[in-house]
Amino acid sequence: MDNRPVTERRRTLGALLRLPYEALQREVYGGLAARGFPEIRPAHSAVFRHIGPDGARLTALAERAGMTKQSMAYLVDGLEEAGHLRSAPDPNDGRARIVQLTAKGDRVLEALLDLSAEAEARVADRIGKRRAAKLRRALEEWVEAIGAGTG
Amino acid sequence: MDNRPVTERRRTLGALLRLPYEALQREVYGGLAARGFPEIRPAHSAVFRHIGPDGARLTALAERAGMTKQSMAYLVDGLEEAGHLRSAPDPNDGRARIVQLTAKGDRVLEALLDLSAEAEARVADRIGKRRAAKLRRALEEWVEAIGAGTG
DNA sequence: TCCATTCGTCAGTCTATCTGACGATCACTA
DNA sequence: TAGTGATCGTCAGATAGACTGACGAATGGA
Repeated sequence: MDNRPVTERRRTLGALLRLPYEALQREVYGGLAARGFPEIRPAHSAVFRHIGPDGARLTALAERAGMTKQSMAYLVDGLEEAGHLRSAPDPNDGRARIVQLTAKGDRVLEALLDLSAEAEARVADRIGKRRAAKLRRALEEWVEAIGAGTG
Repeated sequence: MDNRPVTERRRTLGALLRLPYEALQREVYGGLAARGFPEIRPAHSAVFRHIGPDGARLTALAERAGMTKQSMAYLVDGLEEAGHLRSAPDPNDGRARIVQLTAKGDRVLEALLDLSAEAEARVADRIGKRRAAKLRRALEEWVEAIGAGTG
């Protein structure tokens, strides 16, 4: 009798996205740790992805990342404590706080982009340059169709 | 000056996997809730994906899912309480417990696969049948190259 | 000048993972 | 066959990362 779990027969598209995604995360955050930033966890990417060179308000970061300001504050506090961010009161709005990358934070962002590019190059090596390019284009079109922000 | 966050210029492959994955999850688990199973959360898929028609030991489930037995026990307990699983002592091993899907659990698994297939069909509608097929093949090859289990 | 809105924080909750320790049981071997 | 080391599942506790609700301070428009 066939007692294999159903998903061994044909993987769902969800699994086909999840498994590479998790592998990619291990590569990128492992690489970040190897480069001297073991404190950076996947959740922190929400900050690095959305902050921009001139910094941003906490609320703006939260909105761009699609999460509550409380959750974003939790991430920002950790990064600030580790010296990746600095924050200062907004001179134009006494309620607000402008969060910015420090030089150390800049290096993390750079490493993050480097490691992502390297990982993508390794994918191209494994499945072929043409196929990898098609994969990227298909995903870009899908994301476009979803109409997603950067999450 | 250009103050856009870096990731608005070119998305990393990670983001290109994550955004569709999250969209897919919303569709699938939203659909599951609409079909009368609002208690099923994404983490539970680790159980449904790996259990198989004859059931499995807790430890086997944990190992297949790549998590600790304590974590798997947490998921299994929730599903058992909700009537999706039943568990019985293993007649061949006094230490072990065999976990199995109930009829209700079978319906969830069926719905999960249905909804995944529907979501995949919608992707094909949006980005084109050919491109969707290429996307699936590229991802399958990538997963193969990783040598991943089903996670 | 008032009042509704917005900004960030405090407090508490929940989910989903982890580690460490442990009693019960099994399976092998001396 | 008795002893012992490995394995099964559970207990207890910690942590990350998200949430909701409430709130004081500051803003800005009527």
